[in-house]
Amino acid sequence: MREVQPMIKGVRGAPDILPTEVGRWQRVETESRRVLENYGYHEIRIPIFERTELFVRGIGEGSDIVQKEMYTFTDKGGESLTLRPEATAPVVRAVHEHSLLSEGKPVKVYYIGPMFRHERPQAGRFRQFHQIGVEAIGVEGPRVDAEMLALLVHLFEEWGLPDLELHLNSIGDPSCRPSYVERLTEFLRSRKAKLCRDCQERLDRNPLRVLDCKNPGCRAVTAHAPKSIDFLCDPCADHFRRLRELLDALEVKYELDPRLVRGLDYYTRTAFEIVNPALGAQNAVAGGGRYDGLSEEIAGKAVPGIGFAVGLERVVTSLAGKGKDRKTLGDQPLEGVFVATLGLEPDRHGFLLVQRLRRAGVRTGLDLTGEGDRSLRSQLRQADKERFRYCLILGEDELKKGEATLKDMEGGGQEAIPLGTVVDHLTRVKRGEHP
RNA sequence: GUGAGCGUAGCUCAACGGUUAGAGCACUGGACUGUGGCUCCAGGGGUUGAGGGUUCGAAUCCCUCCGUUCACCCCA
Repeated sequence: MREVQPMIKGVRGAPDILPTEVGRWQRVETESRRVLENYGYHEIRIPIFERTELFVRGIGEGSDIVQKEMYTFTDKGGESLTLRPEATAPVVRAVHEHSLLSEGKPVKVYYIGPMFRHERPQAGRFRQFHQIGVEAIGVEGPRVDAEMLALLVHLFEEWGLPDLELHLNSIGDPSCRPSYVERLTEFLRSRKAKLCRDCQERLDRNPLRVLDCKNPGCRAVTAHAPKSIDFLCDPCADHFRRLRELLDALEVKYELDPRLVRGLDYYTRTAFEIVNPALGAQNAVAGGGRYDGLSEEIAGKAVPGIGFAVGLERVVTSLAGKGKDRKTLGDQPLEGVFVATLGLEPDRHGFLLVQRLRRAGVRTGLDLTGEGDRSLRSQLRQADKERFRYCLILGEDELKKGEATLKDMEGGGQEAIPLGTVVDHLTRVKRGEHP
């Protein structure tokens, strides 16, 4: 006797997006594409895996992503490859590899696709997740920053999420950040006893991280900690001041957030996040900033850049709480025709008729479980459930007379029409020429 | 990687340690042998996550594993 095979299940943290929910995803994606193109961004498609070295150098050796979250494997040639945990480094790589900057600056691109991080899943966090990301590479001035933030806010408005918070900060650059970090460390060290155990460790490893600790005790301490924007060097301070002027002029609303930090070394100056406080522990729906040091790291050329990434799962769950996004089957408009057949002979005709209707561009349904031997009742029920506007009934009676019965599923009325005119009739209905 | 909660039908959930593990929704059929939505009736569907233990008897108590959820960590 053969043993029953156990069911093969999906991989942890890699959820399926089912047909019932995929409509919302498609809506977000198409709306995004339109807005992004209006701002002068073009899509770029990069591989979902890269040489491991790209991420190690790009994201930083010491980062959590590189240290413990990458899906890394050795391919048959012995080379170490990694499923992309983020796409900024690959995009910067591609921009340099294909010399796109020679076509003019900045290079403005966006991408939509899956990312992979080996983390423990929880609300809003997955091992395979999806991002829409935007990068503008090659220009240093604050206008790019302002345009990008206006775009980011615009996207959220377009999706129907206008109330989320935009947090903004400037974390300086290599010429001024070290002295700030020094002052911050000094400040925290004198209050070390009041910090949580994690933060006491962070104090040595990455003092900036203490600022965004959730522990109430730590927050009380850091509430009066020195702020990075008070320690910016002149060029950084000027950049930030001009950015804020531009944002005010554009009427982009934001909140200055001195706790907002980016852990990685290549981040410079502008840092920002979109937060949905209703979301739970993982409440950053989008995040980004300037990375003027990144190109140097992965291509050996100092080229400024700025970008952000939006977490699509987090956008979609933010949307799910909103009534206006409800797109249940029942709200969908009635459209097309269901061909119901009664008997083997009518079913043969019906099967061919369905194909002709579909080729003519009409949304058409039929029963696939039988061959005209299913009850009319159940076929009508299927037509109703699948939201067809009409049901074309083809039985022995009709076939003998060379007709078909066209039933209006909305009003309930029905009429006999000659079989030969069915396709023509329904394409005219579709074009709105005929009720 | 750490901690806590939860695993019963496709889904949402019942069942004081005690007959054959139930209900609603969904699905299929019928009432209406060729007319949907509403109503009523019937039917199919379960290794109670898996394995072990305690007991006369376990969905229920204990242990291990697995899965899942939330949180820490970190981030989209």
